[in-house]
Amino acid sequence: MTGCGPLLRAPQDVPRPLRQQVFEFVRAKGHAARSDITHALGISAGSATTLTADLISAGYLREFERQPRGTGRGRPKVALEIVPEAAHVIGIKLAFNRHSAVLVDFAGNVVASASLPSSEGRRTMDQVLDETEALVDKLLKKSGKSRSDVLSLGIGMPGIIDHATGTVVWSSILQTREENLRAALSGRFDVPVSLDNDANMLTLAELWFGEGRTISDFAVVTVEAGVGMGLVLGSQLYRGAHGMGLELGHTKVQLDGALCQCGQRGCLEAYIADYALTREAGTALGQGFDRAMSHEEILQELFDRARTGNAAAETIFRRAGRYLSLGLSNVVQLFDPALIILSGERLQYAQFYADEVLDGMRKLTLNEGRQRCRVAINGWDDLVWARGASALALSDMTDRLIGGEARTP
Amino acid sequence: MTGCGPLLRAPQDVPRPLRQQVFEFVRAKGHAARSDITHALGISAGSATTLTADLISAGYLREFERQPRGTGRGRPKVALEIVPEAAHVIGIKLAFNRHSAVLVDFAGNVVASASLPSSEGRRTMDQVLDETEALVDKLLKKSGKSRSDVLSLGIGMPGIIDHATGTVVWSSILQTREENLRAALSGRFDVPVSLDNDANMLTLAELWFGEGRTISDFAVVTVEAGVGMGLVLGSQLYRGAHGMGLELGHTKVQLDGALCQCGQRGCLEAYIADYALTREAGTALGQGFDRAMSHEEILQELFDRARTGNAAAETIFRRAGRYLSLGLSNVVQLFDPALIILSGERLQYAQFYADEVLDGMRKLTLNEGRQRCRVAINGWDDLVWARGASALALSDMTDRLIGGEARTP
DNA sequence: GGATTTATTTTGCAAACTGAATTAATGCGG
DNA sequence: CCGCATTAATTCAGTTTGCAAAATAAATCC
Repeated sequence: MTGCGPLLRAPQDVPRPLRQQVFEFVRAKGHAARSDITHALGISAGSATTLTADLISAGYLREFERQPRGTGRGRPKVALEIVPEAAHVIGIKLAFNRHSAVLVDFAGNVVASASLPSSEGRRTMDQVLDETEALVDKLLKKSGKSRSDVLSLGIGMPGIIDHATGTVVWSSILQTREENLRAALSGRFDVPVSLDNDANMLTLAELWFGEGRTISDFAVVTVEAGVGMGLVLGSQLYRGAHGMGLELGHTKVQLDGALCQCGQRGCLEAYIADYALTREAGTALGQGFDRAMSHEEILQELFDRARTGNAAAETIFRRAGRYLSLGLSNVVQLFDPALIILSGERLQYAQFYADEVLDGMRKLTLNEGRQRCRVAINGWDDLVWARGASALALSDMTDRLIGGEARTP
Repeated sequence: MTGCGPLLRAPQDVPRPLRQQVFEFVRAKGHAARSDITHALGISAGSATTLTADLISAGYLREFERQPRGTGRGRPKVALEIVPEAAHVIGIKLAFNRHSAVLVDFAGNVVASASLPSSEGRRTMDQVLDETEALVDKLLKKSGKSRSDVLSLGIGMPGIIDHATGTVVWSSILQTREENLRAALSGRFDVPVSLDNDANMLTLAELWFGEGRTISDFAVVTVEAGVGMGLVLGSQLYRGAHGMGLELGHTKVQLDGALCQCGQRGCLEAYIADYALTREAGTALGQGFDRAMSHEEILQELFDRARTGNAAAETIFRRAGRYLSLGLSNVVQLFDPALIILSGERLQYAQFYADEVLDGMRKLTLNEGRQRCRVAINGWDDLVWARGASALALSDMTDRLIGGEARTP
């Protein structure tokens, strides 16, 4: 017998310092009194006093004037809050033809935002670095901050990104492969940089700022040019064993099915992505169809026609909807999440058949069990992605500042 | 601003006691010296001495005679080991027509095993309880132990099981629904009982005794009468938000596809489960086909024919293989596990086309990233399930005995 | 104004660990 | 066979961490 049981240390066995837990609790709540901390974290009142005093003297927390007091007797609580000015981070989303960024304070408030059109298509590393730098400078100018105010950078971009190493294995906006963008950016800005793919950014945005905040297990599905997915398990972003993204778009929904851009057949994406819809646009649009139009224009045209009763156009969207239902039902069946959040630009076209998609999904899911999986459709605001990236930077900075040895100076 | 960041406490913020970590480390390693503990757990040598002394005096650990010593100078380590006799648990697998059980000691060694044919099909709660009791008694008699030696019971069975509450929502071997089998069994045997579905048992077996021990993220796929899946994420069994099983068998591989037993169309199971294969057996077998044969007999016959060159029979297996590839590729695409373990009785038929299945899976998976997902095919030994159940009981008992307040008496 | 109630701070105190010094057990080189 | 180097384990004094309980503070209720 050589023993039994898992041989790796479970993550729970390396606990986060209480100090950091207190800080994160206050940040999550917005305001929290010491007694709230006591109850929520299960620590004694004395410890709450000590820990908060420590954080206050370090300049990370401060007392917030007496709480409004509605009901209740007894001494009123004194709410604490994050000192927003204590630190700032930037979250950036790099995209096909436009980059966007937010400057966020220590409490997670957006202080300023900016965006910049960029060169299109695949560019060199230097271009990416230059574009990022230009965007950051614009953002800083707008907010009146300087580079030295920024303590961490979070970046999201399309492609296959290895978060752990900061490597861009492959990206639709980069000419070269296997580039260590994190190291390069970190060098340019002289701050720590975190990198991840865009679907994970959106997922983080939901976990930090959206509906996902109160849910421990949920999935985010994005329908954009491609179909992406992010997963939160146990209140943490799940990154898979190899740290690459989760490719819902390339799960197969049909053996030997439609040809996908990736070269394989039957991918979900081959049925619901832009090019899958526009592929059939010629047939549906007839003379209204112009080969010179961009994917987006064609889509818009198709959508308008569908809405005004063009049966052929409608059936294109309807089929895409059915396949989306199928893809979602597979996610439910495999993960049993409490919630699926649908997001992404293309969902605007889905709005008029959204009910059908959800219905279809439910019909394709076993519901022997009790609760069904809830589905939410979220507005896709371009800043959301950058905010997600800021969450990445924020948590990185928190670990460093509060979690690290850094004590009261 | 109402704060940002997840509002739920992450599981890591409720750490396991060091004492328990030490114990589990020794159990995982089989033998470990105090200095090994020091390094692995990152604690000081002094703590290792104290903690182990505590566990030794409580009767859970003991010194194992000097380690064989290969190389090295210096004072030799003194290996520690679990005291196997300190406690015993039973793991049970309830199945369609035969139940099996193992008696396991504190170190995870199988002390005795037993199995008992059972009534077939759906039975009443009382029948299940009686059958379980008979099996336990047989096992105890065989091992010379008494009921009071058993400190915990782990049970795995097919169906939809809510682990958290111990409820059998639905099972193919139970007539009624929503039965709290855990409470009932706990009452009969007067020990804590843990309950889970059979795919999770198999997954636990891999995590505790098999290849999964050294891997933090992996999936186990079982092909039996149905297709099941279990998932380990972060070295822990993932149970989903609603605590029900993960239903790979009912993910859809084709829109409006073949009819499944569950009433829906296009389920993976409808292409690779027993009844999916036997459905076409008549055509393939011709006069060799007898309507009176059981599913298993038909399968065996089909398999023999396929192996001896019957093209029709072969194509049946081959198609099933292709769909299995597809299902597996979807798992890889969605989870990015480091390893997939294939198991289950029906995999014996897959052996002769296993390479094709793996090949197919690889062809259906994006491999832009680096490492591919490894796939292992594991022998399906009937006892494995019961051992998995014993792991459930073992970890429950460990939490209770070592993790609980229970100190040296 | 005093009783009551709730929040926070203060104050020992106990447990949990660490680090350094010490003791223990062994191989190696002469 | 005897030190010496080397690694393992124990001891013990000292920190750190966090708790419990008492003390203090600030409000409401009557």
